[in-house]
Amino acid sequence: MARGVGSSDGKRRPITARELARMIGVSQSAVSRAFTPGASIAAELRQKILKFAEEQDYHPNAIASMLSKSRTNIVGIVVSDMSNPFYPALIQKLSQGLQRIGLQSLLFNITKGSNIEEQLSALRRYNVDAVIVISATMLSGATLHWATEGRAAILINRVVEDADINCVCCDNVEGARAIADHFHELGRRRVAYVSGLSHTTTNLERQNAFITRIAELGMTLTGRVDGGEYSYEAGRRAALEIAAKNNADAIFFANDILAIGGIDALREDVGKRVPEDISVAGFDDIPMASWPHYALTTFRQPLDEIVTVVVGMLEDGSCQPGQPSSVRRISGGLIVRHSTGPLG
Amino acid sequence: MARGVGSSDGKRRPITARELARMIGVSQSAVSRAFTPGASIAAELRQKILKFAEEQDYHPNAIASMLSKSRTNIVGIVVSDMSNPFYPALIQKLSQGLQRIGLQSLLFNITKGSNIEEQLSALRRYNVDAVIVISATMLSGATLHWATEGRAAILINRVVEDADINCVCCDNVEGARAIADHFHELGRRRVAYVSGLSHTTTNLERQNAFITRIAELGMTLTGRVDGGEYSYEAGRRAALEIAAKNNADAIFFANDILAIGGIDALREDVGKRVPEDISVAGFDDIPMASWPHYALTTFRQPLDEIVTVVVGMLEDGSCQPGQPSSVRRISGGLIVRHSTGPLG
DNA sequence: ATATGACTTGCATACGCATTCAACATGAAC
DNA sequence: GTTCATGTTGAATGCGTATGCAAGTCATAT
Repeated sequence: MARGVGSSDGKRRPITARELARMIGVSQSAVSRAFTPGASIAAELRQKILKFAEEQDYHPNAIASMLSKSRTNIVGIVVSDMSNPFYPALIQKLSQGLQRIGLQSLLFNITKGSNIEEQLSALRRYNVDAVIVISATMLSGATLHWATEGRAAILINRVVEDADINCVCCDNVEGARAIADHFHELGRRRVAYVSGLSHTTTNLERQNAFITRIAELGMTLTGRVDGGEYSYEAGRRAALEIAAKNNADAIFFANDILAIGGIDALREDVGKRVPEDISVAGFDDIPMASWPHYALTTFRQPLDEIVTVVVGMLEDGSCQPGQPSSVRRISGGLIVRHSTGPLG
Repeated sequence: MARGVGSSDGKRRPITARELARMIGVSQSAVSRAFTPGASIAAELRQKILKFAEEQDYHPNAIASMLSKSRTNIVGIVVSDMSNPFYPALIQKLSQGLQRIGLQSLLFNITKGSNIEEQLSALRRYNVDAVIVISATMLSGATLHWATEGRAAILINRVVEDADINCVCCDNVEGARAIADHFHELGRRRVAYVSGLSHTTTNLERQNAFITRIAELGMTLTGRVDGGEYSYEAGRRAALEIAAKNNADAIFFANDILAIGGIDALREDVGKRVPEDISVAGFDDIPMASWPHYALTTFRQPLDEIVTVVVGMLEDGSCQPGQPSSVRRISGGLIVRHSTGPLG
């Protein structure tokens, strides 16, 4: 049999609270209390114990603590798409925010090939204190419900209004309207829209708000293309499709990575000038959006605020089951760069 | 006091093995065995128990299992830089590879601002079965040793030859030499080198191999600039510094994200033509390297193979403490695109 | 001097599962 | 029919910590 990770040989067993207690001549309870903030223990004794603990390299065993407290201090983070640079950035900030309040991040990567239910069953077996689902386009509503049932859960950038689920989400309507208004101010009148996954809530909100707004402004929707995924390549394909019809003077891509693919296709493959011939806007404000070649006009998702809100909900318990669920919309901001401009 | 994540109200306690056993009329041991592959239990009884478990929605509590087996099935992944797109891609594939053999990924984000020792103490308290350190430039050798001491550990893209630590690493020497040879074949003779963090082992290996090779080939090193970090902005600054001296006809950047920043600076800020005036090469082959505007010639790090090797070491236990440690070099491949070309 | 209360401390037990050990059943071999 | 090997099961215990409870200490108030 393969020995594998975790086989016991080679690891010297760490010292336990009981052993440390015996050395010092106190009870195991005392050791436990020394490490429990606010526990009933004399300051003097606590110091003594902590000093010995330091010397003996004693560390409380978090596993045992989990078992007896039935609280793990672990948050499951469910992700489905790390190839969009927006998400690594979010995950990084999120995991740092969680670490700041003493929570660890257990990562769950959901992809097409994998057995989702089996992976998510780990959420239950590991007793994670909370689940944060980051735009898991792979998850059906039923799976989502099953995975989060009975525990604290927050969805980021996916909204389920009717179900009893907490959502934290950039204000997609605000963003899409801002882009529409911006196109209008630039004199663009014939605009197209490119979605990533058409059924995702982020897309539906952006798309509907955008189309509604351009109608209000008297502009024409010349095309609507679904890329099939939120990727650079999908953006390229969609842009080519739109360019073939040759009747749009502006394109709003559902996110930045699509938009960047779109810009490359327009310039490299069909020789369009961006922004003169066709203006392009995206959504997210990923790092590449500010690269000069793209200089992408976009609607910024405020990562820090999103993380702050999520961490806050975890901290104050407002995402606990039993608490009323809420949908928090975080306001973003239009970033105007050079991928949009007057007709020229 | 804030209620916070994990407060007990609102969660109904899941059923335990003992309760399930009582319902069925068997012992708790039997339930445990039913869920333990290879355990001594009649196939018939196992099926019966599994059927009831399904009905009663019983799931073994992984925490309790950890405590009694002193094996967590959790791997700590220590990361310091998610802003370089290479790492999210690696993390994604890695966590999927781990999930495939039943291991979960606990993520540790190390950044300048954070208290590293405090964060890494969680590695010990949580009893992770193994630690994978991904190019943690933030970690001193001592901290690294402390964090991984006495447990299975693998460093990815950081090499510590003398210490007793397992390393899996792209063959930097092979890559740097390939770039040098490529420059030479193109007729470039005056080359510069840009490092990210000069003291990192990836940099030292690439730099030394590159410089050695260009000397062998009779080429001139016109400059060597340290960017101070592996970032787009650092690449820009370094490129400007080199362009100011105006005596290089090719630049090898220590990685792709630097190179991309460099290309933008050369083209946008100082009006150089890439590749005609200056050829540029990077290292990693991140997704952006294939974007047509950059079309970056680079040395590809074989992500899948790296992950395969790491997962294999975890699976066969060859990274356990007590086992002889090894440094595995994974061979990559030169990807020639249009950021390098003949003088023109 | 006694009563009261606030603090401290240790004992014992619970947390849920894995595993050892002994008991038992079954069937084959003699 | 007896013996032995093999396979199956349950009782009991351990994993390391947290915590309710009772006992104890000490100072203050009466």
